[in-house]
Amino acid sequence: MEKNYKDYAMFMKALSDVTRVKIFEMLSDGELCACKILEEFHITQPTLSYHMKILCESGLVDSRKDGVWMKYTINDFNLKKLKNFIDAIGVNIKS
Amino acid sequence: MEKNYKDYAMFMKALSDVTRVKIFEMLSDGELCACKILEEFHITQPTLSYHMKILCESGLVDSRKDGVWMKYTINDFNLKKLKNFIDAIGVNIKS
DNA sequence: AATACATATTGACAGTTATCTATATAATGA
DNA sequence: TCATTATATAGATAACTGTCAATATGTATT
Repeated sequence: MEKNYKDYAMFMKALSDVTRVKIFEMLSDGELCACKILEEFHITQPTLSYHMKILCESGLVDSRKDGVWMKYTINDFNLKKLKNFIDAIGVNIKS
Repeated sequence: MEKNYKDYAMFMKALSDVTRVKIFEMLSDGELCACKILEEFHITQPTLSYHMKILCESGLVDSRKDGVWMKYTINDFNLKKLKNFIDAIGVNIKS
């Protein structure tokens, strides 16, 4: 398996903030609109926009424009990449 | 399952740096001494000490003193916690 | 005790982050 | 076209990060 540490670090950085971890988990249930996400937090709209940008730029989240709305989904390919990395860690540790 | 987003964010932050991701993977093969880890990077000893502190404070890595040496291992409990969180994300996404 | 070695701490610094307010852009509907 | 709504961008700012050189601490050996 090819080791792209820079990618892994970027995935992790994208999820290194409580707000973004929560957003990522919310997307677990499927596509969400920015305005729906915003309702769940006590942050301003520009701050959410900033967080979504970081999530998207990391590759873990995709976005599409639907009329006025931005809709976000988890990028399954990169999520699997992250999962595979984490799963490969510590497999030899005896429980 | 209880959601401790702050913990997850801290795990991710600990792994949000390329050097620390690599160190974490190195520990996958078992306990390592700081001096052995240092050999693999082009950073000074204080910088490594700083990174190890962050990894340890996150809970993902444990340390013990063995004479003059500091030895590091992965904390399996917290690694599993991280794994479980990631594994629970996007399980409903259709491939 | 004195030296050597491994690691930690301190202080400094440039770069990055998360947040806000104010403003801009883009799409929809009257 | 004008007003409304959703989102993005710009600019500011305080706090945090990763790095180093210098120094301190702790352990072992002679």
